Amino acid sequence: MTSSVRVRFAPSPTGYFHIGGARTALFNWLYAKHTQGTFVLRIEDTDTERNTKESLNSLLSNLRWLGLDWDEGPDVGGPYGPYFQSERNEVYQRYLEQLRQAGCVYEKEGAIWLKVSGATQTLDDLIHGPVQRLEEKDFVIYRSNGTPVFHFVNVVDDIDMHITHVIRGEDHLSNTNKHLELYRAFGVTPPKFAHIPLILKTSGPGKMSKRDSGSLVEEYRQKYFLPEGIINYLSLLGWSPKNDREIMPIAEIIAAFDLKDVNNTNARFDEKKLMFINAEHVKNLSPEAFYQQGVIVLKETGHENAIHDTNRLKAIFAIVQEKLRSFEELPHFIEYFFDESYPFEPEAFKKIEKYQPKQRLLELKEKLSALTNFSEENIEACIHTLSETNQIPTGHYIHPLRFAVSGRSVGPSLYHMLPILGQSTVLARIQRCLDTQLS
RNA sequence: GUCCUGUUCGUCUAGAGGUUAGGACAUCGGGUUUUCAUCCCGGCAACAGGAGUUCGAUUCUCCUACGGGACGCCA
Repeated sequence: MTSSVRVRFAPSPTGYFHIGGARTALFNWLYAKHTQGTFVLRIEDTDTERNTKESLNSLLSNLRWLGLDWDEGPDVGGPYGPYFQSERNEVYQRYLEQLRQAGCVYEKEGAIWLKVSGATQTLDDLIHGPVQRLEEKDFVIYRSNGTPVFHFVNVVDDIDMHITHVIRGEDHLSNTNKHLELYRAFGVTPPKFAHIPLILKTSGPGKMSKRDSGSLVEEYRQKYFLPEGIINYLSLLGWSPKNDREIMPIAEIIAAFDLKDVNNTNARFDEKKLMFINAEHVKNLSPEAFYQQGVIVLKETGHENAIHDTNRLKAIFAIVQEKLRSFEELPHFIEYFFDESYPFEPEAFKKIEKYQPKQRLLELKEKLSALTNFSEENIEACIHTLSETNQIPTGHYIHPLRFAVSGRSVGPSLYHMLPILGQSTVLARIQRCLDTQLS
């Protein structure tokens, strides 16, 4: 760490990790990386009724999956731990005692209340500018059951952990006055605040919530989205590098990110754009990275039979990468390379009927079987010759042939996929098509 | 209801006191004499409304409308 910036992400593990939380974590992480500061993860688990172990595991796991690693927090420790609020009671008692000594609190109906100043507080928000508001009523900081409430622990921990910048959702903007009252009571200069705009539902009113479809990080992980794609999309919700750049590697985002460029308007979540950005990242993957991920996806989706021949698989990936939008599509997209009993799709058949497919395939079968070197160039030359000799467009050969060898109307470049399948397989597939579809 | 906050194409955004208001997604159309979910080209599409300041405002100020948030012994 070469700067004194200390930021924190302070989630409450009460459900699955959602996009809004991921975006808040991301902005904190980006700012820490950009300033070479420290990113602290603090778990706000004081609500024993709603916190669950599963939620915590999901949170940590998905944060790591996204690559949002923390410098201090659960599992990694740090100088200001513990990082679970449920384990910090002594700290809170100590700070409460301080307020007692200062005469800032009183007890009423078993709970402990903070006396507010009665003065208008001005918050100099890094994103919204000066915000003035009066906190007029005293509020509870310790419940009658002896446990501290959010506002209190949040401020105490930020003080105790030396947080310099509080980057959180705009839904906390109104809470900040309570926090400012607490800082005043403690006699501590507040950190800088940056309230980032909220993410709204794709359609309809209100902010995005865990209940909305597409709102859980877990969903994208299960669909094999690339973490860097999600990070890239999320970074563009409320922030912009202001140079028309959109598809960026994470290093570029870190270098460009700054709180002063975060805007103050809520953004609507757009899954289509997320898809697009993910697809761009899939295309930009190195062959090695694509292979690694491809193998994982094939294994997890029950296609172990596809991964045995590494060289063949790499050849298939090479002609398929540019066509894929997400790894979720991979297994289905390449299935027929590994299965001689692939189905012939009726919709695909409809598209080739007009080309007199039986005749075309018989011609192709004869010419292709005569090739001594089943190369992409020779296949292409062969089809062109056929086309010229019979005065028939090449498409009339290509479409039925693709249908015959894959059962589909779409797929990777035909000239490139045939050599991978191999001459005998291609001829056998043409024959099967002739026998079962065109007899 | 009270308080806070915001308002550029359908969506994410750039922008400047005087611009043909730019880019991207989506969408529509065309092309790549091989499909397309790739690639290329093109079209459609925005400064919420009203006052004020100003030679001039979409850009600054105010009001209205609309949006979002907060008002718990939840976080």
